[in-house]
Amino acid sequence: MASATVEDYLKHIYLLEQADMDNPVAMGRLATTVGVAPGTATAMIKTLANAQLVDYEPRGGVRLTSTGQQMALHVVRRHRLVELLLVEVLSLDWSLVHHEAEQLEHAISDIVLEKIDALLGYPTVDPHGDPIPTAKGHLKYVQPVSLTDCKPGQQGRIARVSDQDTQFLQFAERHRLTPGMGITIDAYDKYGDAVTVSPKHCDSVTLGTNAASKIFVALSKKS
Amino acid sequence: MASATVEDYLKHIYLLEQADMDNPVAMGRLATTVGVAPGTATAMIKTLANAQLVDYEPRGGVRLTSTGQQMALHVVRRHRLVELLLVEVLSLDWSLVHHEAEQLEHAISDIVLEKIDALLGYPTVDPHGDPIPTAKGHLKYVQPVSLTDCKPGQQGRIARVSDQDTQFLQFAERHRLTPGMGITIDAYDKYGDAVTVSPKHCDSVTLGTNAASKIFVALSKKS
DNA sequence: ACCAGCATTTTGAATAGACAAAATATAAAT
DNA sequence: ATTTATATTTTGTCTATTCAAAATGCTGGT
Repeated sequence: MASATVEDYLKHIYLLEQADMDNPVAMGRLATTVGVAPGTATAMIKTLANAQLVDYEPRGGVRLTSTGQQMALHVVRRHRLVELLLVEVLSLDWSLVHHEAEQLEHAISDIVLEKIDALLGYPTVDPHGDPIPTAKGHLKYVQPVSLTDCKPGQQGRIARVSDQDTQFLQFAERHRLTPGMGITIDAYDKYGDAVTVSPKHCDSVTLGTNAASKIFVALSKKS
Repeated sequence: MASATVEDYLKHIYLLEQADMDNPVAMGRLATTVGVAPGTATAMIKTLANAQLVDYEPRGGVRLTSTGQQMALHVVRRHRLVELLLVEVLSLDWSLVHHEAEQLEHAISDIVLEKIDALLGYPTVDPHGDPIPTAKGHLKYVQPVSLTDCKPGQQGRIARVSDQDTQFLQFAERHRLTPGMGITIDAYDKYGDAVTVSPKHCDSVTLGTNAASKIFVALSKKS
């Protein structure tokens, strides 16, 4: 069995690969996201490479092998199902579940995981709109359109809020920018660096592109 | 924060103290229940003693300090609430929850724990009939009467099944010897080393005193 | 009073994981 | 083609936890 530490490295490598179009992950980046000193990451990666979980070119970055990816997906599955359990069943606040799930994801056995999956009705996305891998490790990864790629007048519904920072999520929640919510893009000021959107039946909000880039929408048919 | 390892030692010391009338816990016993070599236990106990979590007399055994006990109770609370969650909400089999909870008990934050407590309606006993400490660490510990202390003819209901072995629990479940079940003591053969009981509306079972001693009942008023 | 047997403690060594700081490689900029 | 800046790797060390095996202390019979 992989230790919680190993699981964490694999998960982060997976997420970073994913976020950067399957390019190999740079050590520095990995070290900061995992939260260790650079040298620590290098050392661990060597171990993972030995165990055939990653491919590693010194100074070239890491990439998961298919075994490694399988394991990473399993961790991600646990993480996301736990997040959903926490929100749906335990009524924990949306903005807090990520943090809690970080611990729990390493303590859930397969049997419990499948019970959770069943209880939740075999869901396909977690509370942030991120897709939940199947038990076999399959995952349809449809990156929806970021708010920064929308044109004024377009409508759609929020598909994903991809940041795990509690503060940011609380902000999003306050303004009703949560998955499922229907919204209209009111204005996009490229040079002013701002996007204004109106969640259905709610006050409009103006976001900097930085924040806007973390919010993805599924657009309705052309307006 | 105490590591999972430390939490485990504290929990086991607590349970062993409890099971042996608050006598100090012998090293050998501790080592086997925690599942480590004797020397390992000694070493760990020294660290715990340093941290004021236990009182330790070389060769005299260990005893929790009140801080240590507080921490142990907190672990036990997590363990038992998780067990109940697994049974009640996730429909996990009674005989399996102990094992699962061993992992989860170290990964549950206070905030999640209180959510679980609320969802379950602030329960006072876990699925085996063991009492759940309160958040403040209070616990009413009423040891009910063991089957081996019952007389033929007496009636009551099963209050506790105190063994965590899956096989044994499956046996108990098969014969309806689960907490809450009403039973009658049919016969007690001291020399034949056997107790025969009838769970209400079910076939009677004969148990060796070894097994019987793990089952506790709350007796009804005198028959 | 002595010794055998058992529990306990000590000792020496291993593993996983981490850090800080020094050394090195690479890419960018002159 | 050098230098420089930055990312990466090495190196040496530390902590927590474990084990096996040797040393030690106690206790119950003789």
